Amino acid sequence: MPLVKQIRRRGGLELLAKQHGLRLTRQRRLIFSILESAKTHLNAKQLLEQAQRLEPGIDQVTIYRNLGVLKRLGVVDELDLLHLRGDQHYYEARQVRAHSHVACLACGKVFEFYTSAMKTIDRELEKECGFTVSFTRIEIGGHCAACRKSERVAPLPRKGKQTR
Amino acid sequence: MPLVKQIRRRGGLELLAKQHGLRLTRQRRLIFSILESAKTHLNAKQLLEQAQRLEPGIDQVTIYRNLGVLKRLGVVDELDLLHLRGDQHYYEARQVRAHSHVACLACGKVFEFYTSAMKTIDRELEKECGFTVSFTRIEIGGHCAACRKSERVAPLPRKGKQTR
DNA sequence: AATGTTATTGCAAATGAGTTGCAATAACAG
DNA sequence: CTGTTATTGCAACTCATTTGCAATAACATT
Repeated sequence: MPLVKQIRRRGGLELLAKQHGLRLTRQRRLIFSILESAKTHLNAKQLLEQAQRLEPGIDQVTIYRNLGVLKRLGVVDELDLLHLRGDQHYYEARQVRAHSHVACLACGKVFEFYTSAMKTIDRELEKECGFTVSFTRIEIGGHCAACRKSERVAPLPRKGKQTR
Repeated sequence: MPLVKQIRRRGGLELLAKQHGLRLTRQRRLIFSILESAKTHLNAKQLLEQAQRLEPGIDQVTIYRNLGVLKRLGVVDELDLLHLRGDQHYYEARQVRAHSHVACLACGKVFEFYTSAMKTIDRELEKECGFTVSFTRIEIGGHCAACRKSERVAPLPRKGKQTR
């Protein structure tokens, strides 16, 4: 059974943890559940803030360390979103369907794009290079329909620090 | 004419600079030429070191500022290489053919992969979303043929700091 | 349920890639 | 040659992320 589907089942994280000798602490469960139920990508700071609502004493290192673990387990993915919003990373629970992240350089909007081309690439890499893909990060910059219409000439994206 | 091809012609950078009101300083030429002739992706530090050989006084801010400019002009691309080697970014002169970067999680080897699927994604985004792609970053993690054969069980990649 | 082992946590301090302010310099147009 | 202003170098700073370490708590075992 694919990893993601296994995790999504009740008790999935428990099982996975056991297999890897990890302990399921309150903090780890919390961090994972926040990511699982998040509607958007969260950065470490946002994740910390949300976690602190339920677990006031939780520290940012715990966030970072768990993100590391969950990443390595392959249940959480790390994104940069092209660093359009600063230097930090964003995180999302791995989804059943792989997808790319598309960002408008003019308005900053980010959306997810699902395409079979991702599977195609995996297949090609396997066939042509004998390479087995574990995960794929696709981040695309450009201009969305709305911004194209408003015929803004794309003011060379500044790196802004809104979130940092 | 596509941007990249224009740049590759003698005098291309000069023209582009003029169009954008940029000045062609010795430092800027140097940074661009290092990237253009580099066989691998360079991070800011490596770029600085190479630049200092020809221009001893050059400072890292000059590197960073020029990378910013060249990125915005679309003649240089920024990569993360999945942060397998640390937090920094890597840079490469934009190539005529778009490509993805594939990294082996076991041995750390990075290679470029050319596939028409990238153009497919661009086309789909245009058609389905009215989105115009300016650049695409595809970074793939997995296991290369050699590492698969040596049947290493993939020792959950540590983030190492070799370069930083 | 009590115990031992050790993964995990929280705190404080450090790290390091990348940035900012500013005065001096140098491209380039006229 | 001259004026305008983009660019540079220096120093100090920012801030996301990491590290060291002692205290704590999961969880397997008795």
